Amino acid sequence: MASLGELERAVMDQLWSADGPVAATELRAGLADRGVALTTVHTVLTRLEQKGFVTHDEARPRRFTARASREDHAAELMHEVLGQAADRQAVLARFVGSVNEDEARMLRELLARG
Amino acid sequence: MASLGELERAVMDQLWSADGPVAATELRAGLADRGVALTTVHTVLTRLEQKGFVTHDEARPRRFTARASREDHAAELMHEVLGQAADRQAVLARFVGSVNEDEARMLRELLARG
DNA sequence: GAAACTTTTCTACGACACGTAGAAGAACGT
DNA sequence: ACGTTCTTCTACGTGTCGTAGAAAAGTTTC
Repeated sequence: MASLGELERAVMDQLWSADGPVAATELRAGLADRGVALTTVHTVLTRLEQKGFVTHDEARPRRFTARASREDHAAELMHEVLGQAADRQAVLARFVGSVNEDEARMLRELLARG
Repeated sequence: MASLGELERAVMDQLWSADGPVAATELRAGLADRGVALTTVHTVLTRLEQKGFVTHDEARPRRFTARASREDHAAELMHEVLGQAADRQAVLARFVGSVNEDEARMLRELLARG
């Protein structure tokens, strides 16, 4: 999976936090601390679309949407990392060993259901 | 965590597959398909050391070792991805939903022990 | 509907990471 | 000491990413 630069990540965070589609101007407002130009936001959005993370509609201030939710994205990354390993059991063992009690409980419950 | 380029990854794969410390010449031999120069291997090793993935001893053909095992590395990556998420439960839910039956069984067993 | 304003697209540049390796210096074997 | 091997230093080309100006296209307002 393609990875994200810092600004790209910040834009994705906005899209993920947003409730629905977001216009470039709004995204820029949310990045006010960085003081980036609107064209910069557009460039980043174009690149994010090329990478398959974002789509836009045809309305005329274009409105942008993240293709996958933040959680889906994270889970995909985790699965991708696991998938690349030859010895998955070993990876899972270390992973399970590194999660805290809360997370372990969540995992047990989730696994019990499926 | 710093990420790996393609050649860096190939070198790490060799180190991970190796049984013990490995000299630069051996690594180069294992990359014969790429036909890289020995100095290239050294450059990459230096960069991998800077990133903290590799160490070398003081013997005189230097011998290089991966700091973490392949599995540790993968598990660390997974944990890092999970750690960045706000809603871990949601991420775990999607992750669990994406693993196959074998992996789910492994997870159940591992969780039962801990 | 023409002027003023906003949005989108095109193009580009600097910084940095990475693949790549030559040249020069250091160490080693015999 | 001499040739061989290994290590370090330096550097270049390419690609990605942050950054944004200029120009084109579209929208709003009077």
